Amino acid sequence: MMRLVYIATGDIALPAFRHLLAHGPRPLALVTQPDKPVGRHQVLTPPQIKVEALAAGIPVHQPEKISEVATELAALRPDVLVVMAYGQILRDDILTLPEKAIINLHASLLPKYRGAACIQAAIDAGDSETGITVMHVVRKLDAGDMILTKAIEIHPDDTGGSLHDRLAGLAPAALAEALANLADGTAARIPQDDAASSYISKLERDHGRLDWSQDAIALERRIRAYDPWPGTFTLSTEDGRPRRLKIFPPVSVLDLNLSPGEITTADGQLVIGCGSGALRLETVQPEGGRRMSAADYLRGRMPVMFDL
RNA sequence: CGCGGGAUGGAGCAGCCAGGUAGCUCGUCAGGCUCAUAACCUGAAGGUCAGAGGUUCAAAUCCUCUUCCCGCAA
Repeated sequence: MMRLVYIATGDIALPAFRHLLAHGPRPLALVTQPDKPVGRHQVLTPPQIKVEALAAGIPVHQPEKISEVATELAALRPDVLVVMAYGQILRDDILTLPEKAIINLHASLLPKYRGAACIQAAIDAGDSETGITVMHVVRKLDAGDMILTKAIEIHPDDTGGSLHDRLAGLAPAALAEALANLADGTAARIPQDDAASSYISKLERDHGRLDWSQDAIALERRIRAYDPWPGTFTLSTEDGRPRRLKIFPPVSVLDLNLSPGEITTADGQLVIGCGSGALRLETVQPEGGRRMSAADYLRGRMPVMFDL
């Protein structure tokens, strides 16, 4: 049986991890990020994968820097390191550690969308498909030779969240196949075309601010792509100070001519003009308030314009 | 004690700063108009103004405390 160590933090890595627990090879250890304070009350919260590993009796390491546990990992004499949504750059001391290979499951069809926000990027770009790539880990981020890819269709109503879950569900099969290929020596080694590559940097909350001078079609995609993280919002001025208004999918693209940021509320609908076309919003959340329907939002308010 | 917004009939809000009759847009119910309607007209029900204490002749409104919701930040 292959000796394997799993290195992961994000929930996208859960299905593949559970698959290993159920069907093997059983991970010798899990390396994951330290518990982080989460939410308004800063409650120290462990990654879900840590919880499940402990429940299954798998040893868990949570170093600030993974190099701190390089020696302990080496002592396990792993054949393979499997990395997925871990959140730290791996250096040579880790890359050279396994006997056979260190592989990464990445949620895009490489070489497109190397980096962190690859799922959102595929929806945002309007791609019709994305997938999971299993590749070797090298020093350069997400640039190693590919072993295999599994593609899935992106649905017109997919959000970052729904696509995340479907890609997570795709990972167990991709991992199992790659491990089998590595074990019997049939694993492919497909170099990435660096010229066709693109890099997506990490998303911050402020990246979700919508620019109403963009096309309605692009904005609709962004609203889906960024749900639930980092979310999208616009600013409206109330009481002389800017307020956030979060915007949630679904939104509908309309063929209407309005100025960018201009609001029309005919028939109780909330419609915003864009650079080209317009968007009808269904669900919003004003700063300080709960999430509500656009119709509820309009009752008792008279928004005129959203800031560009 | 990180910063800030909020709690007012079923929904969303105004009223608070300069205390004195509970208001708006909807929804609900009843009736009317109409071939008909989610449209229009008339009427009605529905609120201990988050909770507790304080000031006052009088508190949704001013003061103190508590609970809950939310946006940031991390």
